Amino acid sequence: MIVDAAIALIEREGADAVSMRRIAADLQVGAMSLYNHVPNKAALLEGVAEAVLSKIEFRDDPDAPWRDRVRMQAHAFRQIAHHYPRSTMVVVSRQLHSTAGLLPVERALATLRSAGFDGDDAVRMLRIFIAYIVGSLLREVGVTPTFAPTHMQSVVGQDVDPALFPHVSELAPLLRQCDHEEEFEFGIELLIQAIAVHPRRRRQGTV
Amino acid sequence: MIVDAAIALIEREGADAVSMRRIAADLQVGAMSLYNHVPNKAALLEGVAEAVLSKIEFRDDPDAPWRDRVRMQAHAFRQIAHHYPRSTMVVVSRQLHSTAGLLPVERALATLRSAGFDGDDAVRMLRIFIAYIVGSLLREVGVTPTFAPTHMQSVVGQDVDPALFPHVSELAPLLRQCDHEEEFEFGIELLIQAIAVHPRRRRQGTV
DNA sequence: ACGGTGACACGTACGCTGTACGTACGTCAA
DNA sequence: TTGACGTACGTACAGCGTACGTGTCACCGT
Repeated sequence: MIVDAAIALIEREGADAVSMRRIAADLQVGAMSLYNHVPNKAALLEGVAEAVLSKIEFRDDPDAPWRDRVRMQAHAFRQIAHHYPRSTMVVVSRQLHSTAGLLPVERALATLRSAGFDGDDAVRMLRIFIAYIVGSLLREVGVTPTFAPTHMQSVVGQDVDPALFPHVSELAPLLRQCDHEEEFEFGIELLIQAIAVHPRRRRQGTV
Repeated sequence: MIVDAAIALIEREGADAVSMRRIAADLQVGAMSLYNHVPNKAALLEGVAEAVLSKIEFRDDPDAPWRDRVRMQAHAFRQIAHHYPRSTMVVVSRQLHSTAGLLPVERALATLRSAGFDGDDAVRMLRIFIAYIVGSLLREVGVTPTFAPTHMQSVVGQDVDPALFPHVSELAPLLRQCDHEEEFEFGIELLIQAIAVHPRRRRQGTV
């Protein structure tokens, strides 16, 4: 309940607006009453991260081809990030100390094992996917603090010196805009293709 | 000078320890004196991000094969993150509003163009690499807040239920440890290989 | 030599933060 | 009835970012 209020506040006014007094006020309660349910603010944010992570809905069919499964898992991950953009920032900025993130890991490992990877490679591939997904989401929600589409507009404006940065200057229009959905999928497909051609150590169905 | 003190403080005691008064004390100066050089704390952290980014040393030979160049650029990126682990957290957590990050972008775009990609694909590939690198570094430095190697040890301890998480449980030893250097390179090689086989729209040297 | 001007350091003060501590009120068990 | 316990609340303290005013210099045009 109290972490729900925290999430709502973060989405409404940003992570900087989070304070114990503010959350307590939203719950029509005294600030110190929160400490009957949460040991401290850090633990509360931990709870936020855990809650957001646990909201991921995996609908991938365990019997589907592994390519489809990782696609769907990646999208499930991205979807909650899209649903809680500003909370996503606190999720990825925080080292998880709970088991909340284990379900996604379990599903992903199962998928990769079914793709024929041995444990060593499955863990490797998993880490690569997570890195890519987290990095992508970080960029996407980084645009979000104000939800202003102006993030790169000011940086990669017309004021870049074409002599110093010829490529940046030439590609400025492309750098300025970004179809996040499309680019995310492009990267996922590239990664899937990359690991699909990776040699397996064990003989097993490559699907 | 003042951002140097901030960086030093961040590396010494973590990003949470940063306060205007604390930095001022380190500089043997009054807290308000800082505001003669910096408009506010947010701008100071922006300066930190800019400074760290600008410390990247690119030594890749512009005439070398593009594969070698992206490898070296990725490692250059990772190296400063390794040198300023806790500052890296504030760099990636922050949306850049300066031109400090443009030099890496310029170098990377030049490399990708020399690999034969048209502008559109070069930007795509760049974003994928950045996402992977940022995601990887985030995980690496996420271990760092205390520099304790125990980060996953507690989470993926022996207490995971093998019935609920069979794969996680089985691969726990592999999940618990991580040769960051080796895994980072593995991912970079995978990405390089992936984009190397990607069809080019323009005819140009694939090297 | 003189007054002006701007850069800079500093102290004080305000409203905010997290949270330690003491207190008060409800509901159940003995 | 009497305790114990869970929860809510108020007060208080140290620390935060920073707005504002003041003081001290070095410098420059006259």
